[in-house]
Amino acid sequence: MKKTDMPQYFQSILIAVDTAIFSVIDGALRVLLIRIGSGPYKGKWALPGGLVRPEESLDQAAERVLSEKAGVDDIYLEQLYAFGGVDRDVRGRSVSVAYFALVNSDRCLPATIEYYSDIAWYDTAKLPKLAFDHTKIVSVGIDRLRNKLGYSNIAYGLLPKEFTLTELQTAYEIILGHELDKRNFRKKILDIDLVKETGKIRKSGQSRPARLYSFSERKPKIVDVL
Amino acid sequence: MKKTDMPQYFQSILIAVDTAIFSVIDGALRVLLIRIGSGPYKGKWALPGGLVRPEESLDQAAERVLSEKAGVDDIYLEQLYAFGGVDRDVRGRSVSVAYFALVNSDRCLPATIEYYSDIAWYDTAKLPKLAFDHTKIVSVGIDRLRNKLGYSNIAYGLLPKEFTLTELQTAYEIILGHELDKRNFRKKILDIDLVKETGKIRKSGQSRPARLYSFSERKPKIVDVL
DNA sequence: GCAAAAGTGTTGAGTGTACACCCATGC
DNA sequence: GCATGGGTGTACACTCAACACTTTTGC
Repeated sequence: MKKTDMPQYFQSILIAVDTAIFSVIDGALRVLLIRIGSGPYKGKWALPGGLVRPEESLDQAAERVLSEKAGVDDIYLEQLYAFGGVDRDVRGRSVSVAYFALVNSDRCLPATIEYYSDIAWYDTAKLPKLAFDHTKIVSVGIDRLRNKLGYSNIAYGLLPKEFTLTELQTAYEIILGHELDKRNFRKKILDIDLVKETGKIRKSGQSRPARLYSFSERKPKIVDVL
Repeated sequence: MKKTDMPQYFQSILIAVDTAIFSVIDGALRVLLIRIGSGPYKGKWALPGGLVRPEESLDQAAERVLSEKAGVDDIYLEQLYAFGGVDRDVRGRSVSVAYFALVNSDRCLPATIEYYSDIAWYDTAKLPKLAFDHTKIVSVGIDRLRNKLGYSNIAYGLLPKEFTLTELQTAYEIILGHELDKRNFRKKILDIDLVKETGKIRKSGQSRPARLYSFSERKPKIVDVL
């Protein structure tokens, strides 16, 4: 811990942040991937990431990467885990502090508007081989997301301002990978005041219009949801 | 993420591991602290820690620190969180990957045998001011421990091979900070096969001897305990 | 026989789970 | 009037929480 004990040139370990950005799009849980343009991993898909700069904290670095490489700001972000295996990068020793982030499906992301060809929302169930240990990071991220759905209001990061209860339930089902009982789901969600009615309704095709809800709080909170 | 994009001399960030080692001793949840011998933090108490070496993984670094600075091997160890605030160390930029570890109260630790005067088991309820952001690390560690007691068999890290159910319950109570109902506790613990009878009994003073139990599994496992 | 800690069951409240039909709308 | 998705209630099983007395031992 003491810099004087072991000068820094004895420790050439790079520190990076990598962010697994999740969203529910087209009926699937997807993660944002970028194709690497050069170096030994050229052509491989990877999570958006970058080196931490000396003047920024880990959290700030993650936010910057999110903004610069994925074009999103002000979204749900939390630290996942620090990955520091010796062999995680063939180019040399590095430690990656992984973050996981959530975006609404209605945000206009580069990948969504297909502006860049080397960035894409991949279905987490059909991932290609990823560079580094990014497959592991995605897997840890999914585990965290599934867990946290059950005991927090984290889902607010995935849904637009207003949504129907069916949309909320569908998001849960897609992430958890199994169906939920409609009546029990609605009972519980309303019971714990996770959401509140907006008073608005949305008409959609030839069926009964649905009431629109919004989250009562858009800040991380521990709640027993399921 | 690409080393060529930003050469390492642009990033002089040191990476350390710091371990919060917990144990239940003399009726209190305690954490192992070491007094710093030199530098700007001289005289302050801190968690055992050290720089990560280029040839070792984060987990290996944590194990080495545990062994070198605290004299313990082969104990429960898991990563807690990566702390990377810009101001966490006045000497310069660093990132600390914090670990948390558990030891049985019956292990012969340096601090226990009072071999070193600058190492001690502090009651977590009466901590002195710690160096760096170590107070935060201890606090995150305690939260994790309390949480995990409820849904895992993590307690095996805190108890000796054989123990009475009262000892187990007392450990839970000390960590959680509140009392538990004896009958309900025993019912639940036995119900989920967290422990098994050894067949032995232990006599202690002028009271009824207690049956000795051991954990059915001494590997991390998810179980609904409380 | 008494002090000290070990050990043991039952009940009521509340929560989770399973399950099927009517409602409002557009065409 | 029919197709489409929205919306609602009840009964049973199970889990959780509260609670007090008997047993075994050493002195």
